[in-house]
Amino acid sequence: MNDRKERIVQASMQLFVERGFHNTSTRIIAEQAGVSEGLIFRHFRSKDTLLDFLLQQGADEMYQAVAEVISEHEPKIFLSKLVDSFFDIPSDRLDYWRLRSQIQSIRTEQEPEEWERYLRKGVLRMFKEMGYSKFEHEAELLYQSLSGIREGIVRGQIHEPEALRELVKKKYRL
Amino acid sequence: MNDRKERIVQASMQLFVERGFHNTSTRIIAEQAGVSEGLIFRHFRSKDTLLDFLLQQGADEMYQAVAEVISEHEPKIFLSKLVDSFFDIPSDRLDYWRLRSQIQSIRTEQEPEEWERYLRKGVLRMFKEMGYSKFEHEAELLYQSLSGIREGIVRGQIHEPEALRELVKKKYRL
DNA sequence: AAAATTTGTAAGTATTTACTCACTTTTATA
DNA sequence: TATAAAAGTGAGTAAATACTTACAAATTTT
Repeated sequence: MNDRKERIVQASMQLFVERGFHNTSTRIIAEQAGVSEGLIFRHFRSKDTLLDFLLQQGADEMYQAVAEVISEHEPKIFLSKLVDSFFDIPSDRLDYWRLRSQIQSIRTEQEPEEWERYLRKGVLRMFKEMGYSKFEHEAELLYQSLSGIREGIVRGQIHEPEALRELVKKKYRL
Repeated sequence: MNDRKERIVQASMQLFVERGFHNTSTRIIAEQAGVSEGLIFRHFRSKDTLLDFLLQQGADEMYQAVAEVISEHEPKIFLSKLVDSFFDIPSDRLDYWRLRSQIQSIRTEQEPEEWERYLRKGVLRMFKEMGYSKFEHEAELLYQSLSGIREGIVRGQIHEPEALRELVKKKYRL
């Protein structure tokens, strides 16, 4: 990607996360990126398009991360990888999650993304294969719990993630 | 509370949740509430003050709800009430949570509120009393999991909350 | 190296924004 | 009932907003 375009992307991601999308002007993005304001609109048609780009970029990365989990067919290993994928968040992906949780409350397109639907289906299948009677609810519970933990990690609220990870795995004998 | 003030409060809560705080103008709030724009600033010094009022109002309610849980000293009953408090969200409090999760990503005052610290301390004590060896992590895990579930409920993502509630209680033999 | 395309800028612009102010109407108080 | 205070209005205003446009520099293609 173009040098200056990349600077716009990074600056806007940082600012959207720190100050909120609607509270971040294109003027200040340009300032932070060290480019002219007009350039933003050359590379991205509008401020909304820029936001879409950031979200898409993050979603693409998630798709890859999820593929790694889904490729596993042994239930216990699948679930172990699943748990890890919620605990191990690369630092550059932290901002994606922060942006996402901010946007979700504004844009009501709360439809889960494709990678998320895949992942949930996978979890469901694994609990079924492991012979859990209420596998649907078990799957939902684990997924939602992990989501809460990820939210906690992203917000820096969890002091000892490793201990928590172990505890989760232990509960499911992973 | 004054009739018209109340209308401003309700309209702004609805709009902030639907469209986001920064994307909601005082003009549109006044329109929705059926009052003049100036009146907003007679009752609340600024748009930010109005937001603070909404958050404080919700926090006050939460404080009461938490008091009900904390007053219980028998660990199992405490935890049962705790779980219920995450699952039973009065419809008028749904918006508070929606607003809160939106604001949290913008205002970085991510310090947990007083009622939340109390509640977490209570959970910790109960797990300790019940003789869990890793009671700190158990408490954190349950709390974070319940937070994730609440987020799911608030977003309308959970299909069978009752089944989920039972499952959670069963896991802790409540 | 000429032509064409892409990348970049600076100075706009129309609209929207949160908020004020001078004023009237309603309500509470003496 | 007279007076004071509170509640309410509507027309402002200065500043900020997302986006445009006319033009220049750099890069690519022919």
